Amino acid sequence: MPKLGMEPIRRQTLVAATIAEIGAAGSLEVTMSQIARRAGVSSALAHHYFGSKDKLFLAAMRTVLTDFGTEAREALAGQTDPQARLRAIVQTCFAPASFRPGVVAAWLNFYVHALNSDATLRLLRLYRRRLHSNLVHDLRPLVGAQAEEIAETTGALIDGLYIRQALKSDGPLADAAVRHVMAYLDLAIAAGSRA
Amino acid sequence: MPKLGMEPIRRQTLVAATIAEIGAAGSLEVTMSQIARRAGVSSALAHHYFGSKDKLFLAAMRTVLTDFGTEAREALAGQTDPQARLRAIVQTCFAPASFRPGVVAAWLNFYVHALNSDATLRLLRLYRRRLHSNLVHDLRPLVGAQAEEIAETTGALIDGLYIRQALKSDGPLADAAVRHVMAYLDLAIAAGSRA
DNA sequence: TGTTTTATTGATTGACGAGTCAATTAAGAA
DNA sequence: TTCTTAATTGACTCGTCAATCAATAAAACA
Repeated sequence: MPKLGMEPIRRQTLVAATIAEIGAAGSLEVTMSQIARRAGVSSALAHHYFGSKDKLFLAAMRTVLTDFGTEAREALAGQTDPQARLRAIVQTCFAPASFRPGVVAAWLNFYVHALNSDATLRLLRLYRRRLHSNLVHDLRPLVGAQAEEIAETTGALIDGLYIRQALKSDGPLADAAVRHVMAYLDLAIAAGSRA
Repeated sequence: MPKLGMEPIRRQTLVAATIAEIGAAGSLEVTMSQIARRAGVSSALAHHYFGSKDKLFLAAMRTVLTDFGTEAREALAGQTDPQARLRAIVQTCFAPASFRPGVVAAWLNFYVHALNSDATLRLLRLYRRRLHSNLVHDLRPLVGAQAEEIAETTGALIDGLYIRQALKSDGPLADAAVRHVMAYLDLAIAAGSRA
């Protein structure tokens, strides 16, 4: 019983189902059928709209990154004080929307998948560049030339906390993660402004 | 033409081939045949000695971790000054033997695989506990109660630098990685001893 | 010498899964 | 009403791959 204008709805549903399924499985080894079943459609339809599993995965990753970007932009809106902005960036990284077990697991799997897929790698680099330049932008007034180095370390630290979160059995430790990163930033900024 | 006492040799060869193949593929989606071919034997032999693909993967991971542990022990032998020991630990993490693209890729894939395999997860936790307690042991005399927290952050930072290394296109940036971690440790120790 | 044990493989099985396709349904256009 | 077009699926094809097995070859042993 075809209702018209289904395409965008189906795409969204399928992408959401993909993320959920990957998150639940903890692996990219999920079948189109599983994903389609979770989305409540046939596997043929998933192929119809996305063409291939790879393209569906790519769309899913794009969504994860876009969601994150949106959230970051909102958190930064209006903030002008560099320290406050830095805190907002870090908090966004560990905000519930992105820092749920399922999403983290999916994220991690995409991260590894970038070893094999140029398109995925490009997407990932894009996100990383954005985070990096945000950090540098707000670090510069505080520590000058050291901004690059500190941003680099901060980025790596955030990635590390993510990967650890994925393997944590107990609940989300977002607060602890934010504390770790902010503690590092405070140290680095104090040392940087003293110099 | 069976020569006796082949078992340990075949096991070693197959494990090495597994790591190499996973590293080259950047994924756990490698077939037993590929691995066996690289090892110069039939896939049936791989099954004969390891029973299943999962068990072979597990053995490979065990080897990666064991190699790392050995190297760490050697680097620490004789060192008594806490600062020097900390540096030795960090350097080991990024030493050529463990920090080659292939090995890092394999490591990363095992890391993610721990989401699905309890046995893998246990192995990983073991390694992590060891690194953590090594760090704490040498941080304690320098910063007292803050040792736990700093060790935690250091561990996450190392993981983050690993995951980033895996996706770096250019050559190994071991020196830069060591610098990042040591810079953080110097900051944290200075602040900790001041307190 | 014949028998057992270890090493080894080619061929086969059985399952599973991506992608294709022809067929069906209904909404809108002519 | 008739035609076109979007939505949707069940059934099918074609590969691939883990795992098994029966067979072979050569040590060691009796």
